[in-house]
Amino acid sequence: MGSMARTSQTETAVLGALAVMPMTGYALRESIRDVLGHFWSESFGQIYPTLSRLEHEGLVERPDSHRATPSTITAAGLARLRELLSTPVQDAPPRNGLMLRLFFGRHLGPDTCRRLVLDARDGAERQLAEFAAIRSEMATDTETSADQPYWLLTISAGEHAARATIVWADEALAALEHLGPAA
Amino acid sequence: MGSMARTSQTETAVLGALAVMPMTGYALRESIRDVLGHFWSESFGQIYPTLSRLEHEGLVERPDSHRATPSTITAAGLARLRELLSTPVQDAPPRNGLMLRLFFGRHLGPDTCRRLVLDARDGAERQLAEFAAIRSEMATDTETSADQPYWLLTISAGEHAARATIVWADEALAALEHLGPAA
DNA sequence: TGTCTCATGTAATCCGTTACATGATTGG
DNA sequence: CCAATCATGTAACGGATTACATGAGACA
Repeated sequence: MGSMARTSQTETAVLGALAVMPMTGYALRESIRDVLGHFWSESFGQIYPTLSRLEHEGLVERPDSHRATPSTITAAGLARLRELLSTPVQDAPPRNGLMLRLFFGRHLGPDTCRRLVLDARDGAERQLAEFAAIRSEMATDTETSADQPYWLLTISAGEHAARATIVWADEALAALEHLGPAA
Repeated sequence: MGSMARTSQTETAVLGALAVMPMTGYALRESIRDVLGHFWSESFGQIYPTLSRLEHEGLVERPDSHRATPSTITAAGLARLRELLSTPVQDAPPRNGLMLRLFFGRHLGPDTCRRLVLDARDGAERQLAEFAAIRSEMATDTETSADQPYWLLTISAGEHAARATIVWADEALAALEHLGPAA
């Protein structure tokens, strides 16, 4: 088992999105932001080079290069996608700015910490609303794709996480009340 | 307002840790891994250069440089820490490898997806055990520091997130059962 | 005609990890 | 004395963002 982990996950995201439908690089970026936005992100600086590389390797095709033509995934591309998806999950090292601040919250004082927690709570609430919107959008969609059950899995994960954040935030706010105005 | 966001959060983590107690760079890395591990990480390649820079700016002091001496935070360092902590929270763009794979799970099949979800569930379970260990360790500690209430906030956040993952995983596993062995 | 959105790309840069090189201290 | 751990640093590299440059098409 030699070198089998050097692949960027950008490739996975791009191939996966193109497996849903052919798209231009621009549309790729938009749909990754709008659809995968709560758990993934890609920038133009990643997408375009990746796209040319994939085309060069015959994993995607663009009939009329240089023109604004959508790229289509090839059979080889689909095979590659399955390969990439089977790769062990690689998590980025954790870097949670909110928790970093709260951990050293003594130097910040309870009031500022409350503010931070409240902001996090608001964010989670907003996310829940977004998920609800996506769900209802999905429900009105007449055509049910074979992808749907899997997409729902990720939405559900987002909802659980957001609800957990809200519950935690309320507990945290209560705990911070007990600390008095300044440490 | 002008340029007020170019600071790496590494500085915050290092100053914050040194505000708890003086440490060598090596000990810094260990304690960041062990204590902040579930929401933060730093590598030697970040810590040592940061430490020299901080010393150069008079924010930390090391009495006997070049010797294995712990660095101590100065009054200026404490002021700087408060400043850094007040900085708006900057989240890294989301990149969740598990969700990426599940979203395109159709190409992977329900069985492999079940495996992924189960692994995530195990991870969450293991985290919960770690949190319990930390809590009991804290309880046996006779001296109660003023930091404790804030540290508990972050532990609680981790626990809520882990429990949410477990609940989600069980629902996801049930949903995946309904999909039959292969798509 | 002028502006907005769609579209493609490149270059500079930042942040951070990994691997490497080196050595002191400690305990068996 | 040898191995493991503690300790400090640097260099190479990689991945990703941001900003910049450019241009086509739509539409008002």
